[in-house]
Amino acid sequence: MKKTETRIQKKNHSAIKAAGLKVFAQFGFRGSTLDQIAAESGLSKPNILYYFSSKEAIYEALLAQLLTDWLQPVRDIDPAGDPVEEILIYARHKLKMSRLYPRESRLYANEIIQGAPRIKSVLTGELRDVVATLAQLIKNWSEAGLIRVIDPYHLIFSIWAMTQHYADFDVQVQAVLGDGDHFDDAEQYLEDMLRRMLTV
Amino acid sequence: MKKTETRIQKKNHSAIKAAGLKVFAQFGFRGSTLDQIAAESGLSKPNILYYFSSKEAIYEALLAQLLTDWLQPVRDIDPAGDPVEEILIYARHKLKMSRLYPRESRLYANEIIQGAPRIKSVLTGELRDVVATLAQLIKNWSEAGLIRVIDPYHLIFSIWAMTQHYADFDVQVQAVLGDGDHFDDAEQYLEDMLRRMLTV
DNA sequence: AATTAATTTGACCAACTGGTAAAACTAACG
DNA sequence: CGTTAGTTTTACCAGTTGGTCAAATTAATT
Repeated sequence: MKKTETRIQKKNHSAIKAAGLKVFAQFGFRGSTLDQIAAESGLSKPNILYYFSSKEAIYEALLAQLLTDWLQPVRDIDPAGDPVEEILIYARHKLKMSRLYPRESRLYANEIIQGAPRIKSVLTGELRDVVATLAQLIKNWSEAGLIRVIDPYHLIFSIWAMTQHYADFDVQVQAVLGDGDHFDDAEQYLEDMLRRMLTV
Repeated sequence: MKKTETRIQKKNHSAIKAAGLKVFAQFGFRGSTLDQIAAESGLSKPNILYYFSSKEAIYEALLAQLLTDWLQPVRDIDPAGDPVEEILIYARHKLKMSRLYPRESRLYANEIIQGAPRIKSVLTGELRDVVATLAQLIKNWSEAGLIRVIDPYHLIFSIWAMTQHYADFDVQVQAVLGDGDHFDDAEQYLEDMLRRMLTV
């Protein structure tokens, strides 16, 4: 379909998305301007609109990519694997995404806090289904005696909350703990917490 | 100092702050406009600027109030009380704030995600100190064998992350769990989690 | 009621906003 | 090398933005 992408197109599309991510993640959709994205990307404003039809188009391209990347690891959880290990692998993966892609996390946080006006249908559709499947799997594991009986939904929320916290509230974490990388400690804490919660 | 506050002043100040909270919490500082706040408060734009010198002044008044309300319960933790109970009381209080004042939570989240440009000094000052004191207290409790040995900072972060999650990501929670109040379940989960983490 | 102080409004402004149109320029290809 | 397709720029626009100012209105005080 989109085989016909010039080398210049490829370069500029990704330059614009990179700049958009930076700006949108910090200021949200309404607080961001095309001029900022233009300055950040090194392209002129009309040139940006040559590659994306509108400010909203850039934002939605970013969101779409994000949702794909975030839902996949949930689907990758193996029902046949060791329950505690599977959940730990997922939690570690999520934390690693916060470490490596904090801006993506902030972009998503901004969208959700705003009331998710552009992705509400995804939340009540795809996300809801994927989470329901995972919750059922966890419930099965509980009933099979492989993990402790636990509310699967709030378990999932707690993983999301804690992992994303280190990306979204990075400034606060740095203010409290001092500058530096605290993800290793966070991982240790998270792992300890999950083992305690899941082990019978 | 400000004893001389008319009944009209009192009414309009709080009307503006209420409107500002609503708007800022949803769109962040840069994404919000005085026109929105004017419409929401029922006052005209110039009239708003008669009570607050600028858009920023409204925002900062809200943030200042917020920080006070949030730090106090940390200070209220009683070193002489039962450790697990004291931490649980604080966590429950924090969750209740998320339930009753989700907009305040979102306003704060917006500010932090943005990089906390207007309150960074508070974070590295007052907040940091208050948290350091609490962390030391928790460490003392650990060493006295009253609670399990645990990283106090990440324990605090996990409480913040989970409680605020239910306010900030409310749309997502509702999308996954269905509309309704899920704070009671959240409280039960949180309490269970903290007991498991703290009990020797 | 008269005077003063407090409040509200309407008209306005310069800077910024997302977006457009056409011309100018550059790369690719036969 | 010429032609065409792809790219970038310049100039521009209408609507919105935070904020000002003086005039008009309303409330409080004597």
